[in-house]
Amino acid sequence: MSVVSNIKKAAAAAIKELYKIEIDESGILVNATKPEFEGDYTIVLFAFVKQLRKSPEAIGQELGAYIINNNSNLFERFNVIKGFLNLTVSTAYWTDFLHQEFSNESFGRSVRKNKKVMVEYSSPNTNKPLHLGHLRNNFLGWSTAEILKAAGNEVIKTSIVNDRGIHICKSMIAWQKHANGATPESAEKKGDHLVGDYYVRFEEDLKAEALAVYDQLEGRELEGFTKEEETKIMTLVDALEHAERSQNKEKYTEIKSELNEIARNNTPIMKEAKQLLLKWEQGDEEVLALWRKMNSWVYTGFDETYKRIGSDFDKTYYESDLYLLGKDLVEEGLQKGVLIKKEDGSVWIDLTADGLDQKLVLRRDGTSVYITQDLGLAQLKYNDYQIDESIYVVGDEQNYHLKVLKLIMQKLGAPYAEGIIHLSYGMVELPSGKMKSREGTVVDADDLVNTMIEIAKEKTREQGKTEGFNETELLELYETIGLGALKFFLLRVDPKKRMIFNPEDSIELQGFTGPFVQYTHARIKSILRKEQPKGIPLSAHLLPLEKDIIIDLEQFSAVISEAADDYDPSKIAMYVFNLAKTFNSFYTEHSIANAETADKKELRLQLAYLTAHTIKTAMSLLGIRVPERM
RNA sequence: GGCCUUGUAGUUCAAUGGAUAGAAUAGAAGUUUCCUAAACUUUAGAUACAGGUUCGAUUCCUGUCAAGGCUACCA
Repeated sequence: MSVVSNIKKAAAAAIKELYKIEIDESGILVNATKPEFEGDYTIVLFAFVKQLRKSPEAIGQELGAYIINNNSNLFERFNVIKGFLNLTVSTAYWTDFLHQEFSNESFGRSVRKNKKVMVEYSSPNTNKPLHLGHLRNNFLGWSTAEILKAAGNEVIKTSIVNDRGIHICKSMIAWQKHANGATPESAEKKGDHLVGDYYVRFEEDLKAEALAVYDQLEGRELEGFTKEEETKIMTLVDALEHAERSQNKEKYTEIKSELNEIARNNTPIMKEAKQLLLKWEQGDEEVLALWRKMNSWVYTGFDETYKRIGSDFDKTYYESDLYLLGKDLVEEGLQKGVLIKKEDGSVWIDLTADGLDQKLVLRRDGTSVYITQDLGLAQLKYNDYQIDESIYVVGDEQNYHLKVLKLIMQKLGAPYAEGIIHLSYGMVELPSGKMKSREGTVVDADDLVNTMIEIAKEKTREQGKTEGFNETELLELYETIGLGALKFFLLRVDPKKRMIFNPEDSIELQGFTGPFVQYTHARIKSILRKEQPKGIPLSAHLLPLEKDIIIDLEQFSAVISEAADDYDPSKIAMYVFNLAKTFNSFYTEHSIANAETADKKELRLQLAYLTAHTIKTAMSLLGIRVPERM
């Protein structure tokens, strides 16, 4: 049990004994003592004042004395300042802890059995390569899964591949028109990039055609439109002209973009793409063959990227297999009266009582929409694995969608509804603004990874500390450092906040970065290569800098639990950075190899040993490797 | 319009309602005959604004301002 929980337990017991009042341990606030006061941990007393009808000072003295007397193995001294009871943990406790744990291979990991959890992440579209946003998603999902494992959960990593839909058809059309049969081999290009090129090509063609159609709309040349569409367009054009005359700029842009959307949807090339999708759904062999071919190119490309960034999955679902799912759930919902069927045959759910709108769950022609599939998929996941929790690592733009999904499931009374959790993360933006694949302002994942590795290489060469490395070892080191910097950068901030990625500043190898932590590890290893701790018991004497490290180390397990409870890898990143910093301060001040006495040397070797191991474990939870030398 | 996020040093990020708001980076000043200076030490610098709740508010509530997202019979 951790020191902090021991303190809470001791305080609760003391209050019960002294005042005959039961206080829940979770209501006791224990903080690290501020450096300007004496002590290791502090109990905040104000919360008890009202209930106990005593001054904070009196409570502190009584509580402190009782706790010390009844836990003499754990605490040495106490003092009370204002409303704060500062406790000093006994040195013997710290040294015993270190001696017991320093060689524990699974230090920090929880042994108890917990829940069965599925983490869904990555979930790419197969019409373009992965970009920076996918990287955040992948790192976050992978790391959260590993953290959950370390906290004692059984975890299934899964990815939903969006391999079907209009976006794929776009790439297919452009490839047919322009590629002259090009393949990844003939073009000497990764398959996902090749397919992505044709997606961009499609958008270019579409843009050009849309311009012409837009002019027609504005000129009210409306051949080929239905009466209904015609009326709508006429109304819009009227409104547009009105907005222009009255110089209502905002309204003008709004209507213009609406008309533009209509224009895009009515271009010949867009109609071709829709036609292709229809053929796909009808099972047209020729279309399916092209679809399979292009998708397989993309998968090969993705696999390469995943392998490089260290992402993996236990189970992959393909949307083409499950886009028809969910209809039976809709039927069930209708029977239960949770869903409503309108006269035109479309099915809706009314969420106005929950502060949301009405939401369509089935089209009037009986076909699925996005949410229908997701209902079906949620059911499928449960059927396949009987999971307690299903975590969706999905961008915050889909907050509404995920909220609706959970609500519908709750209303349907699905046993797994409460376990649906949206791990929502903010978009990654560039200093110039949002990334848009339509406009080609995306940071490509493969490019970025290559750049990071290149920078790591330059920096490492500058440092000139790699004597004796062979070519393979060098390449591995560059990858370890480059990817470490990138992953750490993307994981060190609170997932739910959107972040700005500045290609220049972000690629930093000093300070609060992966390489800083990696460097600390390499330094320790360099010492341990020459000498290992013997494992003999330690005498109870600690310098402040030595104690600081042990205090940090002791918190590792609690930090893992906290990160798991919050689904927040940034907690691990901050922890491991802090640990490295604490160790570095110690390292420059005191010598390990030339310690004052043999006892001191043994203590410091055990300290170094456990620190290195903890750094390695914590970084592995972030998906970051640590080098033996750098 | 409605709903949801987010506003903290020049910049990028911390801080379960608790002591003098922490880091990193950029700035200034230092540390290398001694285990790796990708390090360490010192220094200066911030809670958008206005109210409220209370012993105490960056944190909770209300309003204002600012940034972003969602509000498709697209996925």
